[in-house]
Amino acid sequence: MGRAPCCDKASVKRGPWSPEEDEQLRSYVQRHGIGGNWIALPQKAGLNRCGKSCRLRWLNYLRPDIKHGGYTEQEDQIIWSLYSSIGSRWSIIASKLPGRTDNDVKNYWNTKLKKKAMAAVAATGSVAALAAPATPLALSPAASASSSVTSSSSGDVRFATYPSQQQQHHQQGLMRFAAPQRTTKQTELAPVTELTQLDVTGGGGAWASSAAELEDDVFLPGLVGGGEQLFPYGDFFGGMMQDRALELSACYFPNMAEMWGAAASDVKPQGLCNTLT
DNA sequence: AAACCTTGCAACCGCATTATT
DNA sequence: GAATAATGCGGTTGCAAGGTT
Repeated sequence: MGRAPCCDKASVKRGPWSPEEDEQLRSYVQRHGIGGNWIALPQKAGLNRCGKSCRLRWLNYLRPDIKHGGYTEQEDQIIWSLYSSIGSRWSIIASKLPGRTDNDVKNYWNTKLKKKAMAAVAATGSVAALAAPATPLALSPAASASSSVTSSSSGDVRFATYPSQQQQHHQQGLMRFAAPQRTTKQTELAPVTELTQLDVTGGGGAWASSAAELEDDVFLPGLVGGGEQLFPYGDFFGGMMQDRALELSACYFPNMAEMWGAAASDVKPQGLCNTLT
């Protein structure tokens, strides 16, 4: 089925927003709200913009509770741990960082945090420096109860060491079983009906479905490029993940089944562990 | 001083999902 | 239930600003 464009690209303004446009949009939304219809909003607000563009501008820039820049170490750790756990689900990750948008978190990861992780690896041969906070974090009892995370039987995620038949040595891997499918592009993914093993050495997105797809990720191959030299057993997803990132992930998603549910349905769980926020 | 390179980030694009008719 | 419209998301691009040669 074809799809009509959301607006006539030839007749609407594109590119950077002017301060006047920002003010127009801001004042309109503050007076009337978005009214549940972004497509109609530009006309009502007197803006010669695509509704989609207005929505993006509001959500990523004009919203009053937006924070820009100045990421804290804690935020770094949260992004890092959640990225390691659920991959590039930026909206979910951003939902755990008050005031941050998915676009902002994504940009921050791509431009800074990824390099920070690489630098940590280059300097120490490990990501432990990134994983270990300068000051201890106050984790909730739920977060500390990692045993409940690793022992649930369905909709679960865990990190483990397992033997690689191809390479004849142990690798750290992300295992996911009986979990809901990713909602986007799910036609590209085989249904997860049983224990699924993903080779982190190959690239390590939790959602990768093939070796070719794994190779697309430029971060993890670089990060794990040293193989066992850089990441002997338990150093990367084993050491860092089990000790810190998984704990952090568990804090934000104490019920891992809920996390997978959120990943699958885009329902953002509220009221989970807030001790890091 | 000019040219080139790198970085950061706003904005766009295409697709999947959800809601509505 | 099908068709269509609207929304949300993740990947990518374009460009300005700053840095380097």
